[in-house]
Amino acid sequence: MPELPDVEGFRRQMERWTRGRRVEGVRVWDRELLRNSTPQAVGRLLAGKKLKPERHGKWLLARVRDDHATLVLHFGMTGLFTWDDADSRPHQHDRLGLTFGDRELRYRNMRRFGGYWLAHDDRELELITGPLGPDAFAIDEGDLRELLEPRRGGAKAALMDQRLIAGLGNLLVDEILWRARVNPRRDIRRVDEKKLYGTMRSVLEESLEHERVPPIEGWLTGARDSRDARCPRCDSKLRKETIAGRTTAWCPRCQRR
DNA sequence: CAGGATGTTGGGTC
DNA sequence: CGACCCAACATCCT
Repeated sequence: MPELPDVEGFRRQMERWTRGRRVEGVRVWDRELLRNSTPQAVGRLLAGKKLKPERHGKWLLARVRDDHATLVLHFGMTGLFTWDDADSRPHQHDRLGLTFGDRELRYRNMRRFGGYWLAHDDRELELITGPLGPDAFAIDEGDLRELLEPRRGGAKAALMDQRLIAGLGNLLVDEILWRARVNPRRDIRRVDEKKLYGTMRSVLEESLEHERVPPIEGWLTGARDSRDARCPRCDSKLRKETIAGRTTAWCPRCQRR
């Protein structure tokens, strides 16, 4: 699941569920996914604190109120949150629980990519996330132009690069390129930046409403996984190849190089 | 059984 | 240094 819209959905959930409440307990069910600290240290740092969830790209940053610390979460490919009775039996893939009274925010992650970290300040936070470009939903058209200006190589690889722009993943990038009619291998310098920006905004705005890249009619994402996958615009057979290391779907008719 | 899955990193190569 | 490629990570599903 987790690309920018999914993680924004998780951020909203966390906000809605925990707003005004203080962490009472921390339960680390998967010691290995706590990547840089100990359960005791996390417990000590979070106990009695309120959390303010922020998002940068695909990273969820749970800021600890009245402290400089942050609980950092990455959802990998299979992460999500649940909000359960604290005394219910955790799911097999629940890796972390934050209790708030009789309820518990649970971080679940089946494949165990990603994980969670404790950052004591923003310097540590940057070491954890690595270099990130600005959030894809926060930039304006001029920002995008400046970011892409020095970049060369394929359009897909450029948009996927979190150091350049944070938050766009495989489905989003394919969706944006398909809507903008840009071949994923097209040199980024030959892409109409204005059109790319407008398309990115639309795809992000609509995806944010669904809190995911919606696999619905009229979207590439709604077509790409079917057996005889066809372009929702022109009905050509979609192509699939590995580009920039990921399975890429595009329409050979709409998206010329 | 083989292959693939919405993510990131680290190692090479050119 | 930048761009590209690949393998690896862990687990489940088709």
